[in-house]
Amino acid sequence: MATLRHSNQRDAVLKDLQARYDHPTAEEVYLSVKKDFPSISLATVYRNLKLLESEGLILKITTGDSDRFDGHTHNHYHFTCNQCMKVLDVDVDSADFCTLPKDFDGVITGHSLMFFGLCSKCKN
Amino acid sequence: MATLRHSNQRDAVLKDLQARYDHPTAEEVYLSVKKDFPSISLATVYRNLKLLESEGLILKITTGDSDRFDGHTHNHYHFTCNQCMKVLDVDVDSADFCTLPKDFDGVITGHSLMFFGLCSKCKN
DNA sequence: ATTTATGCAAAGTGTTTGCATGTCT
DNA sequence: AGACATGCAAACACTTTGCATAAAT
Repeated sequence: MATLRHSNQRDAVLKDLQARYDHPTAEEVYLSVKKDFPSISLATVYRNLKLLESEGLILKITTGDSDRFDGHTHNHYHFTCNQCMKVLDVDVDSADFCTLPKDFDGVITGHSLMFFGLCSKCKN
Repeated sequence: MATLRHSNQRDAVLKDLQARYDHPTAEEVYLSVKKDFPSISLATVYRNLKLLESEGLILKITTGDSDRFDGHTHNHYHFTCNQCMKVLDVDVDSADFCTLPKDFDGVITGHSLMFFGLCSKCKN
């Protein structure tokens, strides 16, 4: 029953995400890992991203565009540029995140707050 | 240059969204509007959803799943059930939304806060 | 030896687009 | 008449899956 086995490809994907501070798409991770691992396939990257996310080792960021990934699981707050669609970290004191945009060098035109969990019907 | 013209299909899509308080996918809007408008196509629904959103008449809600739509533009806070993927409204005093989950009958296991706008590179 | 992981290509899903026809002003 | 909107089907982008082979335990 699916014991997690060691794989160089998975290591490479995780290392890549942990080494960078942008929020790459699956394709961008693929291109980056490919440099040290020319034979890796995009499907393997997708499989391992999903696996690593379910292990809680990385974060998937859902945007209107392609999904993006974050190797740093401690920061849950992000900023998406409507133009280039990049995702940036926003340093936030999570106890007081209502005041966060002060030291930020972009223009914030809106935000969305999403809660995840189980609704009253599904929680049982 | 693209003067907005009247169309019964567009009216039907907007009316449907304004009459309901769930957050349907494009397909769900399509199925619903189809009842009173058997000849409508899914492509037309997609085109009109996009149009209505750009007019600010409806809201698009991006989730990990299919996009969902909201005919009530005043409420920006939502809750997604991880199981059924439905989106529910969460009544929030937007001046103090840190305290919102109190009267909620589901289980909240996480949340995500997303800001939209232009980054320092794109804002010019 | 057994079972998981990989690479490739094919299939899948949700959404968008080209084009001829229909509809609005 | 002229421009926008529609319906259909084909195209699209992103992601997932089936299968045979390779690697890990």
